[in-house]
Amino acid sequence: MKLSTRGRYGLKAMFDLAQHAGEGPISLKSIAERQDISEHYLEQLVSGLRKTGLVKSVRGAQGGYVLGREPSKIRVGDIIRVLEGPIAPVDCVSEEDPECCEKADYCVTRTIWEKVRNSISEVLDSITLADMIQDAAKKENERKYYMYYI
Amino acid sequence: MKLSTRGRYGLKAMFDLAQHAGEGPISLKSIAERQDISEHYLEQLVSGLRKTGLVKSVRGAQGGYVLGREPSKIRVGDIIRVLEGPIAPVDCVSEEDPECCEKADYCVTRTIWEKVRNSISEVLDSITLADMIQDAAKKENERKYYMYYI
DNA sequence: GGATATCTTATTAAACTGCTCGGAATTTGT
DNA sequence: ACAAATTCCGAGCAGTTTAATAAGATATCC
Repeated sequence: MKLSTRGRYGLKAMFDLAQHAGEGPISLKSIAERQDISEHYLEQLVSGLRKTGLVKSVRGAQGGYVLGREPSKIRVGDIIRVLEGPIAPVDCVSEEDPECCEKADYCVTRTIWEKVRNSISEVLDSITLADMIQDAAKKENERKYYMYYI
Repeated sequence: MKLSTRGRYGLKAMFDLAQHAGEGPISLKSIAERQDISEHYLEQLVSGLRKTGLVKSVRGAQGGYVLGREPSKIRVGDIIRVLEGPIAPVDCVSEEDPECCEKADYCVTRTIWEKVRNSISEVLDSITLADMIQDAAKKENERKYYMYYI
């Protein structure tokens, strides 16, 4: 039940883009440095994000990437689905075209995996990049407050 | 974010044992046949379940396995943790000895994975083998009711 | 034209998955 | 005592996936 680096790195990259929203195109190189990810590997991940419109690219010198829409309109679930595929602890409860066995109708374990899938989707779809930015600001504030009392 | 066959097969096997609770030791061979799993492979999975006390073994002819405690006292989460390891979408939020990076304190993506982990644990720990038996009986009843009206 | 980027495809080493195989140890029934 | 049934244990292995790396083509700015 592990997420691969695709989802992890991809979300970090998207969060990085959200933090720099409005600053023009952000190069993969700078993202890779800040988030400590291989630039070439990141290219592959971002390729998928571009094809689904979650980011837009600007080619050439001073080029880079910008978010495809407002941070508040991009859910973490949107990103994870692009990078990791449809959310599904097992294939027979996949969000899209599930490959079911013939026992699916009365399979008791299957209903469990459905519940797991739903709870994961619910969490990931309840958080947007805007929420993450807000959360980061809050954490930063708490840190400052803590420092003040030392 | 996929479960391996270890967790899937293991849960099926435990459910099978629960369905035959009170009938004495159940052989792996019969479980493997009913659940359509390789017997040798199942051996490996059950080995872990035995070591943690979720099942007890009876060696020799007419031997087999029985549940280590009442079905109502065995949660799905207990089984999955034995077979798949601690629940954690990423290592830094593992239920036991998480391997954190130095940014863990203020990492925004980490809090997301924590929420995912908690929601998964909550689902898996809210369902016991007894619940599954009850669910199966309910499904069977519905099927009969449906047949009656045809 | 040169520097800076994004794109695209191919290759790869290592790890993981899902088994299979062989055999030892233990118990039951004849 | 012996055969059959069964759990136990460890090794091996083919295929897939992961996480990169590499090399170059293409586009844009200055």
